[in-house]
Amino acid sequence: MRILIVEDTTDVAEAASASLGRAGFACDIAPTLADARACADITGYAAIVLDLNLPDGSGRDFLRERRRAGDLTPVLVLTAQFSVEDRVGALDEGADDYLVKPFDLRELEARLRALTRREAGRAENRVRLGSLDFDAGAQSLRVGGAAVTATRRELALLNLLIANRGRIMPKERLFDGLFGFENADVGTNTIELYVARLRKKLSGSGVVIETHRGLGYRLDLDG
Amino acid sequence: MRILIVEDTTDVAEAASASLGRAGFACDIAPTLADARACADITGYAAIVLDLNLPDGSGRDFLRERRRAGDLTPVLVLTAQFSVEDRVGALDEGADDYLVKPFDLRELEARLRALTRREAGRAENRVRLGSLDFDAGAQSLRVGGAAVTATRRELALLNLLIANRGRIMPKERLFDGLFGFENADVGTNTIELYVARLRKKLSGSGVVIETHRGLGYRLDLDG
DNA sequence: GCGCGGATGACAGCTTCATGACAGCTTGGC
DNA sequence: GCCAAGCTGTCATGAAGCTGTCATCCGCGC
Repeated sequence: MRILIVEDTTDVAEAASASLGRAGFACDIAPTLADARACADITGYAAIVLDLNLPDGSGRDFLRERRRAGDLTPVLVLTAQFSVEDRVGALDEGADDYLVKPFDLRELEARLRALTRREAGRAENRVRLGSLDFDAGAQSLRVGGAAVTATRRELALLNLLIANRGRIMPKERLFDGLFGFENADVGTNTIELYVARLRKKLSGSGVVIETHRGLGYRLDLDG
Repeated sequence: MRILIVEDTTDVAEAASASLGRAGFACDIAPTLADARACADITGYAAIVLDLNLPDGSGRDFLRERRRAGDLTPVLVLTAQFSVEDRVGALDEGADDYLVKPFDLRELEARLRALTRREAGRAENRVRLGSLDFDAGAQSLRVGGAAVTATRRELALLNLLIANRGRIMPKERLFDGLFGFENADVGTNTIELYVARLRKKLSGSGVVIETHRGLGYRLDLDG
């Protein structure tokens, strides 16, 4: 799950990025509207966190542009405490949620999870599939009732595959979801590596990750 | 979810009550410290909204009393815009959050939700897990029947971990739970330190604190 | 059988965590 | 007020294990 953070205050952006990173999101930071446009044009995001006060204009312009262009990526707007006008305006222009600064990082994380979950058509964080039990909020994974430990990357990959269950996911897409721009030089072999590691941990769960040569991977129930 | 609003300005109190009522909270209003004490003695609250300027004294006195009595109900303090002294003092005395007047009702609602959610998942103060017996109200800890002394910080950490038993808690989250805004410059290493100290005291209790690298810590029964 | 995309074991680098020692500060007793 | 005791948080050092690369092997599809 890749998130774009459009925020010019370095401290805030990096704190959010670190926190969301732990929660399994891969984050890109754009300190200006121009950067945000560039990022959004290059790749797709599961959600966008958008500050309204930016050095080269208002985030509302960016939001309006994207919506006009038919982009439905969920947007969470960050607003100053007293700018009720901005907040309401942003919602009218298609923002999906807002948070008043200063905000709690947990709140941001919870809301982003809600937004991205809504997109995947899932009602709750917890998913049961075969004998597999995955809770994205608690970062917990069980196979046949037994707790299975998994690393951050493994969980992020599983999350992506489950969110797109039954669909073939191109390797590039998985790559984009796992790594931000700062990790662009990572070899694509890495995806294969993590698929293998995940498969080992999911064995016996009734859930399989199928390989589709030249196309990508698909997670689904066995058989 | 029942909330106590300690506030003498009728307009503000009633507006807040109405707004929170719509958000699903049941509110009691106490315009004086005396009323607040009476209410708090009669029933428990999911959270307390506390104005510091009251006709019969400072809300800080009330807050200090409750904390001394072992009451851990989340308290959100309302302060005037420029009374930094009061704000910091209140946080030191155990307030969980503050809001500067005039505030937006939606913000109050969001913060209360955050406070009560943090507290959720625990019906009573006393928790028994393995041979561990922890009473958050009395701040007492027993392992295998024997009393174990623990410091304030250690107990706070244990409290947080137990309230989120079975869930992986990111270090930031534990940090937020242990330190207020005024301690923002404390190194995150501190969490690791207290985890180590706690582990020593919990050894042999059947309860363990697992490390999940890059994700956080999780408390659960051993095995 | 051949070629190419994928699978997988081994490994080194590096981030993250564990832990003992220590100094500053707070608190409580006198 | 002073002193002692203990709580707190910093630092440094070493361990642990996650991460991604490489090399090699596999097997599908032609």
